[in-house]
Amino acid sequence: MDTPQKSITQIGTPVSKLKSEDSPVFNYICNLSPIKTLKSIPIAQTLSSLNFTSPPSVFSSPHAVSHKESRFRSQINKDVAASVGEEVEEEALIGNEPSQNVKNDFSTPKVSNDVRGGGNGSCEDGGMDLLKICDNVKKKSDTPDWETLIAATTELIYGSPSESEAFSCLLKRRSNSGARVRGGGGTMSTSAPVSSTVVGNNETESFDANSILHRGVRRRCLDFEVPGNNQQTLGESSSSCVVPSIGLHLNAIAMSSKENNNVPNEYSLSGNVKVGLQSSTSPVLHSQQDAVQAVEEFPKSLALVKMKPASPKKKRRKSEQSGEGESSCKRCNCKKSKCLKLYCECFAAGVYCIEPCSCIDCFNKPIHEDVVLATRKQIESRNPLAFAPKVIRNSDSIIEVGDDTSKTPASARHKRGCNCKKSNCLKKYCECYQGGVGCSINCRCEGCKNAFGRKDGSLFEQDEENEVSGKRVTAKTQQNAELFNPVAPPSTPIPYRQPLSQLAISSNNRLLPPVSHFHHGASGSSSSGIYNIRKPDMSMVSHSRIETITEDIDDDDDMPENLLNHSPMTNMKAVVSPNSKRVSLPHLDSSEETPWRRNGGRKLIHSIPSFPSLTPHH
DNA sequence: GAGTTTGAAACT
DNA sequence: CAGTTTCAAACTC
Repeated sequence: MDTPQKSITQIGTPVSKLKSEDSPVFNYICNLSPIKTLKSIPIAQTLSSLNFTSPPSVFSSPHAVSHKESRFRSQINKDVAASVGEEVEEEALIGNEPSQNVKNDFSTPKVSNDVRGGGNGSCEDGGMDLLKICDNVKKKSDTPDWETLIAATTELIYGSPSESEAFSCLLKRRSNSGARVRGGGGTMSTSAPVSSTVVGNNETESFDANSILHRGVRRRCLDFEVPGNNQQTLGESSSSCVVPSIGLHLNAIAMSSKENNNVPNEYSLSGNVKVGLQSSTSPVLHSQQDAVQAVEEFPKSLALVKMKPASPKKKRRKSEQSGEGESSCKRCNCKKSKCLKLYCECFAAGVYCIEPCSCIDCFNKPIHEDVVLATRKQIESRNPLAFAPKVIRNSDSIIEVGDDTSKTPASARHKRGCNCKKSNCLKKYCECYQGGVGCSINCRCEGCKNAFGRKDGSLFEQDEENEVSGKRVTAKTQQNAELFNPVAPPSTPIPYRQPLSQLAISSNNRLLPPVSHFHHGASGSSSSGIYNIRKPDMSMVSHSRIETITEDIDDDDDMPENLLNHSPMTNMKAVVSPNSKRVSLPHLDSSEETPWRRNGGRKLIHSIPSFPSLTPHH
């Protein structure tokens, strides 16, 4: 397992060549290694923290993540404090000594410029911290080539000028405007008092602690785990949009914001920025990832405009058509499940149902928090991965082959695979297709024609459509694909919006590489938990990006850090069958026909404890 | 908008 | 673990 230092070195080395080495920002950035850092997080601790049933434990012992972050924060404190001053210092403290800093962190209104939405659970995400810091540095240090530095750094991160450009632009824009994205109420607007950093002034200490903790371990479902804490303010979320992957994240935000501010919840994203940049309960920048993701999400978010469709269906479709895919608001129409089963998209996504939902007898609301948590726990006990992202990504596939980024995203696969019989995996009935990924050997589908990649490993070919199982796969179907991913031509389905989190799966599949990891956002399916462990607050941010970056940085890992380091599944990468699109479990790798597969991929999950479960594993 | 189809989730 | 039922999304008309 890589040590944080290693990652730092990796990232920092190249950057160190820059002339701006002495820049606080430079140092700060160089030392940022969110990805690596997170990887090293002991799973046990992570799981522990995830245990929503036992919030106390969480507070009692800050997990590794906290430490990691602490380190990170420390660095910030050291390197940036000088330039940024107390403003940064406070943030640095967050990770260091949660218990001690809780008060300082949230109870002290004095902090200015703090991007943190923390207390009120604003939607801001950590990414803003970096921006903010940079901003501050720029102001105070007057570094002439600040922008250059940023550009260089971001390029490093992104791996390409074009990618980094977006980031740089964002930074510039921010610095130029001088505006601070603040959390107040999760709005991106600067309407909130700039000086208010901690929105959660009124928050209880426990909440603060929790917030801190969350900063260290960000997961989508995190909010669930701390009933009574930051959720104390739970109320019906006024917000309407929740990115799937963020899970209760936003809900938490809503709750928090409710208590702390009157700022309208706007996860509703009237602007992309809101989504991408503020969608987090934790304002603290955890890493470059955050920043990167924030940037990445930026464009995507644009599309995310809160709307109140007349009906759930319309809303849903609208979002889908807009290309938002699952990254758009979750809403359900549950009638019998009380929104307490995985049938419910909201519940499955780890988010509370909100106004736009048309569910009946819904229990998936803050007021029924206990029920929700209990149910979640139960479900997780049955299937630890129940709330895990359905699509996993293969880092191996990340290796791009050529410039064709429009090809099938072999890099991602549905964790369990589908079982389609009639849809030919060409409709959203198919989870693989829905997730924007190709089918794999994990799938038991019949007549697979998945436009994102067929089970047999063949790439999608329009000409072949007609041949599949004699079923009529017509242009209409093709249209479906387009609808799914407006951005990509039917013939070249891109996992443009893959499920937020995707586990890396080794794949030899020829479908592999084409996809540029920098492109997709994660609109995919719901994500859950573990991914958020890394950056729960980045809810609206694309996890894909994070993973991608991670992969780029560290070739050692095929798996998302969370899984990689936190679970037995870590070995999955090594378990790749020749055909291998299939994700094998660590201990199952020896056999091709894993239980997982035999079961249709359902029950096998039980044997995969690795996935950070919200449920206490004691 | 109502009804149908589909396949995941849940149950037996 | 396989088969069946339930469920709600996806889809069609």
